[in-house]
Amino acid sequence: MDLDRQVCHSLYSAANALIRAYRPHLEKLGLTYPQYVTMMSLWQRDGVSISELVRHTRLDAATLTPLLRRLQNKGLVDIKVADNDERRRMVTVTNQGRSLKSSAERLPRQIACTVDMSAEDVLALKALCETLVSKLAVG
Amino acid sequence: MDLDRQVCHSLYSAANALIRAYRPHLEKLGLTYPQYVTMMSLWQRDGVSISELVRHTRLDAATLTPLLRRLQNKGLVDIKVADNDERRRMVTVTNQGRSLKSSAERLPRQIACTVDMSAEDVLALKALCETLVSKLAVG
DNA sequence: GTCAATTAATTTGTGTGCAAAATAAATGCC
DNA sequence: GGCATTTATTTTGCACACAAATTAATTGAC
Repeated sequence: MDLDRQVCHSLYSAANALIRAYRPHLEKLGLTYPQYVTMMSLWQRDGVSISELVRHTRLDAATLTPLLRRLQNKGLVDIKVADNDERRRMVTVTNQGRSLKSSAERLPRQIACTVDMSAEDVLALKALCETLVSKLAVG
Repeated sequence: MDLDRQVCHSLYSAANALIRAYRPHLEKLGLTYPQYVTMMSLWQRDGVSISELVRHTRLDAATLTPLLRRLQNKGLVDIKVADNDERRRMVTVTNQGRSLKSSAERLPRQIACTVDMSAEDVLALKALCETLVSKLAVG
């Protein structure tokens, strides 16, 4: 029952620490970490609905609604009601949003440098996290 | 630059998913996850200052101040000004706080059951997270 | 075609996470 | 002893995280 033996505590601290490491870099882009995740998803594929963003980013819909409004206020995305289904909103990246991509692309490598873990360890960590996510999504 | 290739995203999602899995169990105890972490730390050793709790729980001081007030309102902890140094607060667990311990001790095993990962994988995950935390604490 | 059930998104409310500023007490230098 | 510096904690402000309730549009059963 030691706190120091709890995997969850390690995972929780590690996730917070990693996002904290991203923060100063993201600040230069004017983004928070969840906003950056959302932009990465949209750079890959935009013209998507909020529920599609929920699936891909694994953020909550109640989180994404105000988050997307902030991205819109910054001029990075457009949000329009879908033609075929007026319940849905189509989110697209603006030119200004697309222009952020190249600076954002440098971030992961920069963080990787300060962390300095072996490629195998990083891959192992990612795989274990994905396993955990999938196990928790079911049961 | 695929979102799906980012370790940080996996780690972030995994931590959120794991805490979400704890939530219904913790709700029965009337605790949030960071409150549970704080109680675990105090069950191990109480009569500590806030900065000592910051070190052990890895939560922020600005998070702990209101969090401890909530634990105090629930009657789980006592907070007193330290005798020797009036800047410090001494946090102790009440009898009511101590009586929560036995129910709380069952939680990690319950979660482990629903997750159903091998002991080696769990230990590997914890070790990798700890490595990450220590690397980020420095650089 | 009508109305209940479903689905998409938003709102609400509480509890974080954290940087930065503010308080307040102790320490150190002289 | 007086006063700048350091240390402990609190406050402030903004952005999540998420359960639950709400709103609004579509689908489906009949």
